[in-house]
Amino acid sequence: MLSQTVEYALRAATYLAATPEQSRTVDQIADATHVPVAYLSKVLQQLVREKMVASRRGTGGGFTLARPPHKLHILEIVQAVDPIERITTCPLGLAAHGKRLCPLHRRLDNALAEMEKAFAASTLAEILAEPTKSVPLCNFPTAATCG
Amino acid sequence: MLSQTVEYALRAATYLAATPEQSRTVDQIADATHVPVAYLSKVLQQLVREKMVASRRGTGGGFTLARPPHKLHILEIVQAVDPIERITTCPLGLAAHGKRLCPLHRRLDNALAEMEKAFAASTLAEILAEPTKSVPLCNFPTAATCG
DNA sequence: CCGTAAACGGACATTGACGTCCGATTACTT
DNA sequence: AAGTAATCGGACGTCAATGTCCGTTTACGG
Repeated sequence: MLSQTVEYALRAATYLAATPEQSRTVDQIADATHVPVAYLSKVLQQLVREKMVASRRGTGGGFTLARPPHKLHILEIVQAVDPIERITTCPLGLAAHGKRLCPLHRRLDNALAEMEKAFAASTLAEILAEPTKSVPLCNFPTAATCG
Repeated sequence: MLSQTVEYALRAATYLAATPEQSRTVDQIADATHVPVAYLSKVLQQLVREKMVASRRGTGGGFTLARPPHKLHILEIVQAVDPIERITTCPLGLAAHGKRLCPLHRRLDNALAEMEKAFAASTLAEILAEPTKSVPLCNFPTAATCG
């Protein structure tokens, strides 16, 4: 349902959001989020292209959030990496149906709209601020790890 | 987001629901729903295994809904064919987090729960009963086709 | 200016979703 | 009994998502 890539992107973004300003290398992020390093690198590059993450090469380089955590919704990250495709026209390809969806596809699209809404409602800051016994992800620099 | 297979299964089920009792062959269903015949055959077999569709071989055979349309939710069909996998434990694989999800995954799972809810709320009968200018799918036996 | 630390980019490997093909099986009709 | 109409099941083909590898580029520090 939700792709691995989305899961990875969100973990990385959440990790970065936990210590904004702080620059983190792919290896650090991969360790903390349990994502395959090489693949994570690709995912981060996507986020860089979409201007949500900033990168610096060379010694002391790494990745940082390009915006403060309260200005980054989950939805944006999802859309950057594996967009939710709304149903805008009849998937049967019949132009005759025009823009009006049949009851089946209307319901499917409504469900997708709910998803978007749910994702748009949370910012990274909000996720980190939530009082809970389970720190977002694990092995967070700010957290006493798990357990 | 939603797999092709789900899309196909729902089209087929909706088509069958439009004329309950009526037995339909794969070819008929494929024509009406614009789904690749051979693949549709596989999808229907999944629905048969899950007891949502009944099949008969040989002359005059084909597929029918195994239940009246008002007793088949969209959700059941989705689950039969490409289940929505709820997040029940920390995807990072750390047992220490136990059953409690971190704020990030709690939100993701909530979104999935919304999906389930949306899908559970519609039966095939309801979809067919909805007054609309766009008949479900197209080329329906009961419909004056599209346009 | 050289070595080292990092991201970047492209090529390749693997796997599962999607799709095709065809023989085997079941059932109806004459 | 033979022919025909249909599903069933397994083997295979294709492609995009996922994941790996490595050389190239950029930047910092001595």
